[in-house]
Amino acid sequence: MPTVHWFRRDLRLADNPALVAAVEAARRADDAVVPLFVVDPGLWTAAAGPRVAYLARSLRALDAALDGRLVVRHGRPQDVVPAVAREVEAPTVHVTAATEPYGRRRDDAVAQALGDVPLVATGSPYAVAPGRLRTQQGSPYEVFTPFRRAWLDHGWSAPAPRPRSVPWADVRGDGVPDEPATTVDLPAAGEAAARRRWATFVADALADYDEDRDRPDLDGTSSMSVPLKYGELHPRTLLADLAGAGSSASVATYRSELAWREFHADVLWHHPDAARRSLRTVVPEDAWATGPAADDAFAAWAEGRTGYPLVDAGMRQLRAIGWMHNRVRMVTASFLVKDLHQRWQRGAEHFLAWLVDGDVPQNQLNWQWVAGTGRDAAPYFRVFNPVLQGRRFDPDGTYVRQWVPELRGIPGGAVHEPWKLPAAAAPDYPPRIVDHAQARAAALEAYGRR
DNA sequence: TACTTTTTAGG
DNA sequence: CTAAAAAGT
Repeated sequence: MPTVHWFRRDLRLADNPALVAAVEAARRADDAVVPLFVVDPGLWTAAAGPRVAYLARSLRALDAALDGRLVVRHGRPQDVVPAVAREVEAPTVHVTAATEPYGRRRDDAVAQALGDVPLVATGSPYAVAPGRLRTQQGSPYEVFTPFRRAWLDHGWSAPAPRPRSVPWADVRGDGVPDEPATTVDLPAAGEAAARRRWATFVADALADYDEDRDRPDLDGTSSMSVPLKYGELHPRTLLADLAGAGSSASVATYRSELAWREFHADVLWHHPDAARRSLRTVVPEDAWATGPAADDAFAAWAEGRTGYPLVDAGMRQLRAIGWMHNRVRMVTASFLVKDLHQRWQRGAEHFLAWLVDGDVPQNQLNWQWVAGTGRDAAPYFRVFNPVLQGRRFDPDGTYVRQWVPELRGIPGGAVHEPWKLPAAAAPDYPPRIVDHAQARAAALEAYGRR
């Protein structure tokens, strides 16, 4: 009687406690493990975006690591998981615990449909499970810094060993679905590729992370958002490697970035509606721009033709490779909310549609942070100046020229203010759609009468 | 994880 | 007068 391991947000074999539990149960029963992946209906549609294309690639890599035995079935989990369990007469089904509230409800439905077969949820996609940490008063953490302190004090378990010589069951599936067409140039997918990228980062860039992570013109970040989103790597693995990398400022900063990720998961766990609604109202509803002019401005932002080089470079990088440097995500998001006066939800939706690492907790709560609507957010009056940010973090203009071909003829940091140059310098680059100083003043005025 | 304006220190 | 620090948005 083989046990079932249901892969969900854990497309990996290493450091996977739920898989370890499934393998142990199978060994006790002297039987095999069924590696199951459920394709939700509606995921592979005509509108499938770069995330689904990447998921298909990652599934293909997982299938290869399993010698072609990955069992992919289409349908709702509450239908598919019990069907497979009945088919192979599994005594238990193992899965990594859900984190989002909607995930927990789905698990309830699966557990109920399984009847007598237990659904064993082991571990979490996070180093510390969302909802675990509480203040001394027993309330959820609302502020990052005390959360991080508690998170560091709490600690986490060591990486789980990768199961060796697993007897994978030979069960027929529907096969890994075809990769939907996408214009996005996707990164290499799969657990092995993620491990290689991480090892390269630790060896080459971690020492300078504190200094270089805000520089979109350098390869100073780890690009782990994608593997973390799909569970190709577990944050515990990264934390264990960081512990072995000393105690420099760079290591502490990287660990702190992981803490932000866990904080956002924790906040969403406690406030499920934060995925859609502002946690705080900072400006009156009637202050947001709406109508055809706002729609035009949004399109200019989304397509990277605002006339602000750093904003346009970021938005074009997003469309080209499904990823944007974090510093530029903050600048472009600030521009939509505080220069174009549009609700963060609209921008978050666009990011989710294009980002390969698009993750509801991270995307929505980082947008709330920029918009100033989060619990522990940047104050609304903290407005990013796209020119100053460009001069500071892309001093030679390399990043802008990489993504905005119309500006390639302008050398150095002057590329951040093309309007100060003769019109012939960049004839094809669009003029500014708003004046930043005026737009900023208008945003602060709206904030003042909230 | 901003930026601008005002105030103050220092030569 | 300049630059740094502080205050305010």
